[in-house]
Amino acid sequence: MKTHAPAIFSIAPGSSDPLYKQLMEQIRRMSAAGQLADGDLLPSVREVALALTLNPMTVSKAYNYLEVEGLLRRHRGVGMLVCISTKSHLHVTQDKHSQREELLRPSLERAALEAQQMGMSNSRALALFKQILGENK
Amino acid sequence: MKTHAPAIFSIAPGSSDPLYKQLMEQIRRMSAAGQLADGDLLPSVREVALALTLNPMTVSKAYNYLEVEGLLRRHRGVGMLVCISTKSHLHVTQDKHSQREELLRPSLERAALEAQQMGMSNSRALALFKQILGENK
Amino acid sequence: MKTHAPAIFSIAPGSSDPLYKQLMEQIRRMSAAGQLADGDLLPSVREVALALTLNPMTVSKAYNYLEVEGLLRRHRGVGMLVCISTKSHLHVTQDKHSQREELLRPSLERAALEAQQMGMSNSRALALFKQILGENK
Amino acid sequence: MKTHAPAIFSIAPGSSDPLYKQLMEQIRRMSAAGQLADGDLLPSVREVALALTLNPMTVSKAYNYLEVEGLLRRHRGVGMLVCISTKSHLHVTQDKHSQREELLRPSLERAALEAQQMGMSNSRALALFKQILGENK
DNA sequence: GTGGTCTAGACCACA
DNA sequence: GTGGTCTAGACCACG
Repeated sequence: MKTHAPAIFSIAPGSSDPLYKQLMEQIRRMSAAGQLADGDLLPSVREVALALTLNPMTVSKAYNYLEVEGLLRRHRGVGMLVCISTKSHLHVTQDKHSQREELLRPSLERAALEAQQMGMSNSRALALFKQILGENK
Repeated sequence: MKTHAPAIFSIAPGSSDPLYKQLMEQIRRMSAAGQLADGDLLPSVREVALALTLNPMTVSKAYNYLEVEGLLRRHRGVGMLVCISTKSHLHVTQDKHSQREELLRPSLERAALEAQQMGMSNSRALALFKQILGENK
Repeated sequence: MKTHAPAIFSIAPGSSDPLYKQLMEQIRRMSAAGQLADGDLLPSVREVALALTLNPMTVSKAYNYLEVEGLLRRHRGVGMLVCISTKSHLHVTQDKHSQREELLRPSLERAALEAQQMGMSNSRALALFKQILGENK
Repeated sequence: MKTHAPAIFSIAPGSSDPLYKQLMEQIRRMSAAGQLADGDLLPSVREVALALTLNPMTVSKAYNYLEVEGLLRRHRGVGMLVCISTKSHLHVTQDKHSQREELLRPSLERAALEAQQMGMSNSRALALFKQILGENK
């Protein structure tokens, strides 16, 4: 078991997404990206709450849901550990790539629906996505 | 002033988005798609409420917010008119294509952020988007 | 009896005031200003409705209320006549100046209330009013 | 963040203005007067509704529109905060005095227009305004 | 016919 | 505790 991951989370105050969901998605993505590896110790609820000026209940809620989901494991007296290998939290066994695609798919499906409802051509939508991906590079 | 647009709205019963927001986004997209043109008369609050079995206040709420936004204009004793030309609700004058891109951009930016936070390559993200666009075709 | 007054009315499309009230207030003010004198023939409902693209009912409503009020008199087969002398429509007999002040008072009272609720000094409010009066000169 | 402002709102039962608009204007003026400062916590929807025997939705409507306007900010789980500093809801940065003048200007412009349409001299209009300001003192 | 306002009351999500 | 959403139903003002 390593010490806890150096990376800390962040929240977007402007977003309308609930805070606990922002945390959950962020942890899922960091896990999918390999930034959180199996066995890593997450920062404590208190730490995160202080750092992000959140209510500890909010952090706790995110951790709890992820524990139910199987991505995290509560280790008594220690904290929350990342738990990837033992039974993938997504379906069963997936290679890393398809796991990431599953996580990304909902956002892209929404964007695709919007584009098509606006009558935008697929090629224009793709071009715009390509451009945006480049901007953040 | 033309008679009201033949198109009627629809709501997704499964969506977690509030009904009035679904209506708002739909009207915005239909306007961006040219399905609602400047001066078009929207179906009356009661009509929409009946057709979608919603409460009239829910429809009215959507219309009101869009009026504040500048996309709709109240015509006394007549109904709500689409109001695009005078001072576009998005910046000032834009051609149709860039207007659509502005509407689509937030969703794609979100997706791009997620992809990059997961460490997914841009080409993979693009490929996935292309595939999803094709599915709905 | 003269021919009808040359001046025609106008409405402010942006105002939230009902159209018929805008007409009523305008006629009251033109009368107070002497632009409409006793016996003047008002333009017909149809004329006004055409000129301002209003529903004739709207114009008629204004005329009717003003008839009840005593400012106008319906003359069969002729039209609506201004009717000032016979019994002042405001209280009883007033000189022209106090009549105008009565008409202006409500707007100024509202403005005064707003100024004082905002904690603006009377002298500042007066200075602003003076400035605005000068602008339109 | 301070505790909520001690001042509570009031409505004029006789007014023909909708209740929610009365609330909105009052909050705008209290903000302009400095009685509501940036970061102040507004009384909760339920509090106001109880105190004024209004329906909570009526209060909520006022708060919502003011949020769209940028004067208020929703703080999750806490309530509505006054939000003046970041990008003032009126243009950008204004000193307190010019902000108040902007809020008062529409009422005075209306009064000025009425006075001039009636042919009242500017000095008479000013004198009347001065008198009315004195009455409420 | 149009939209607007308000109420009463229920239920939900979030912190 | 906070605000948000939605419904059902009544009443009003306007054109």
